[in-house]
Amino acid sequence: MDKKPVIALKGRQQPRVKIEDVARKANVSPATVSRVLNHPDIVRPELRDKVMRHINDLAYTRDSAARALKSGRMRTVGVIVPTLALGIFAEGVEALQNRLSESGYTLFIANSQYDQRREFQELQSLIERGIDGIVLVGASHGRELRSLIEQAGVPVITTYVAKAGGGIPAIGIDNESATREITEYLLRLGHVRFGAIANVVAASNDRSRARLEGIQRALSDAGLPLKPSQIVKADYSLAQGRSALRQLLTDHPDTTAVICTTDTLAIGAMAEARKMGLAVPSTLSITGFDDVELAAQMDPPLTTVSVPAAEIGRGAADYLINAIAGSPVPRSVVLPYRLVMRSSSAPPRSSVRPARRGRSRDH
Amino acid sequence: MDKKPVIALKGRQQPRVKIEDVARKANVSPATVSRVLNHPDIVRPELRDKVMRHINDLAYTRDSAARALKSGRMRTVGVIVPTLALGIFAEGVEALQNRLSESGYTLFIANSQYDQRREFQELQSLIERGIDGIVLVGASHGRELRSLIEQAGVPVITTYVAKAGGGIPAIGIDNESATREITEYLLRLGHVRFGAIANVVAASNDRSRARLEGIQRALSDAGLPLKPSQIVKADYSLAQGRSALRQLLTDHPDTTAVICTTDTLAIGAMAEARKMGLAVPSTLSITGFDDVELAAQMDPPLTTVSVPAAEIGRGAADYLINAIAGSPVPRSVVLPYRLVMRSSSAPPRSSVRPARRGRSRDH
DNA sequence: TCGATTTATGAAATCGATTTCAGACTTAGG
DNA sequence: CCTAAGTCTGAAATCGATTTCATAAATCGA
Repeated sequence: MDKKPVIALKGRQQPRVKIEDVARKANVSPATVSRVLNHPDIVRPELRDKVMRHINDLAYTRDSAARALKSGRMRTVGVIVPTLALGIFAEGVEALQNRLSESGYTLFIANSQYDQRREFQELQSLIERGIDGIVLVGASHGRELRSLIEQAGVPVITTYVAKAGGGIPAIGIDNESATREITEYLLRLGHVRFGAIANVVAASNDRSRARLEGIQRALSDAGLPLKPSQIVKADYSLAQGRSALRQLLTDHPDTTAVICTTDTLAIGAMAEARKMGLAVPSTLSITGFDDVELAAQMDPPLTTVSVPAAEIGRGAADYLINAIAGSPVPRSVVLPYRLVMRSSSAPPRSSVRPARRGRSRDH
Repeated sequence: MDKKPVIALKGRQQPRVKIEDVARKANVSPATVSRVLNHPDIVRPELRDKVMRHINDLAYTRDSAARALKSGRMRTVGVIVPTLALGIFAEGVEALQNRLSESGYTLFIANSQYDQRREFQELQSLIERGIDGIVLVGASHGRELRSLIEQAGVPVITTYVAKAGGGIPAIGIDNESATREITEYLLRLGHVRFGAIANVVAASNDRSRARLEGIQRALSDAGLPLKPSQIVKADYSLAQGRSALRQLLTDHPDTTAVICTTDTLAIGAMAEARKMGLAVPSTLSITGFDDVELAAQMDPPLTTVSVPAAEIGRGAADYLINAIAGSPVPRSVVLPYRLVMRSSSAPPRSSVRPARRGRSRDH
């Protein structure tokens, strides 16, 4: 921690330029300056231009605290994600911020590390900051949190899920249905011995839980319910994907298809399969979820589910902007996911092809 | 875009509880309530407890706009990153937010998409919001932006670089020195025919430019200056890494070592090398920069430079917290990077080992 | 040309919390 | 028992922009 010579910060800022200063310079009242900024159309053009010149000359910017105090609106939205380390959340936040920025909103960001207590605290802090709207991730939030939101009377939307409890609107995909489809696809290919790797360790990760349920349901429906030992629970990391695959194949060496609830786990599993000398997909089919950038570049490219993160972010922004303005808003928006069949999945080596059905694509 | 029935948002929030309401309930003056909240120690304990009870009963939270207006401090910091899609920035932002949150600060986030104009606009918007401090990335910022900062009198710190112009303090690593070291390491292994893949398309990406310069300088010093055709300029993406490698090997089929300015490009290059049937590292050595999670899991694992993103984020937070408080702060902090030698790099197939030198490790 | 409208501007109240200043009350000392 | 010092508390000013209300100027019709 190589520290260069320590200095004290130079003199504090000069007194801020106030609306009154501009008014005096321009020989008008503060009210007029305010009008020039907020309702330019009701000020005589020549006067407006004059005032504008002085505003620029003095590099005046209004004090948003004073503004917020008077108007009751902060023009600020907050988002709390579990973590930014996941590209899928980072992408959503980026899209959210871009859309908000276009509408003059600024975005507060916080992360919960999948911890509901932390999520609650961060939300509390954001609400104290007077945010006009809030974006959450997922459907599992404590009662406490919901009543805090209700009490504050702030519009909320929850993201990455198709529906949330407690009358909270949602925008996202139907995670369970997506894994159900991908599982059915593998069944159609002829697989009968499955394994699942799911990051369901964090209590608040309802997305992954829904994904796991989709797998289980599809297999139960097919008369091939998963035994507990066929499900390896993991945290979120590549390394865990590796060890999970190893464990799975130790317990069930004859597995032909492994369904992972995230691409990261799937990529870890593929790395481990390679190391173990198992050919993907001829010996082992592996699927992921999220369609991260790398998925398409793997060797073989990874079969996965593409999540429209940017659309989710934009949609959340639009929802809040409307809700804040008092416009009517949809209760929930279910976005289509996309099954991306690549070559990490194939029929098992020597399978008797079952009765075929057609299709499978967009949801 | 499957829309559910549209509804209007329920009745707007009940009138906010004010400090005066609490005061009335507790039979004290607003001043006392304020003191209970801000200087609890100067209020008689029993009275303080009584007021506290009423504060809780009414679930009073102070209006931060009013508070900020009077006190002139928002307890808010802003950060502008080029993009959140890069794990390295997401990680830094996350660490930044965590540290700020511990100190009662809230974080505004914005992204510039590597566009200086956008960066300026976002900064302007943040300054209007009254932020107490600002975190930027990299050293290339327009004069305009610097004077805006100066005028606003807001403490700034720039990140991921070792030094920034214009008296702006920095916290980060010496990018040029890092690639110089990695190039020298490849030279010591015996390589003489080099190629570089650099994401220097975005005008404001000074990090990558510094990295490229490090490569060039090391090779010039070794008497092997790169010809323009040995440098492929790319954008930031895996696919570009692939096509860049293909182009490089078309022009210079005898290349034995390819140095990339980011892991993403290197991973793309490795994927392409595999596809072209080139063995890494025996035929071709490839190196990256950033040490993303995947780097260690590649086959073969990628030689790269590890950037302490979390430390940078934390350090930036600490810097601003101190600067805002008026405490003395270091002008700049250079953090150590770490060369991570993995097996994507090795001596060229049939090289005459040159005179050996020792070491190479931490900076 | 004069009154009736319309339009543009300014004076002043307002948003809610903080803090200075002064006064009320308590305690200690003589 | 009375004054002096010390503690607490309340009244009121303040932060800076917005907006209502009123007034002055401009426009129009008769």
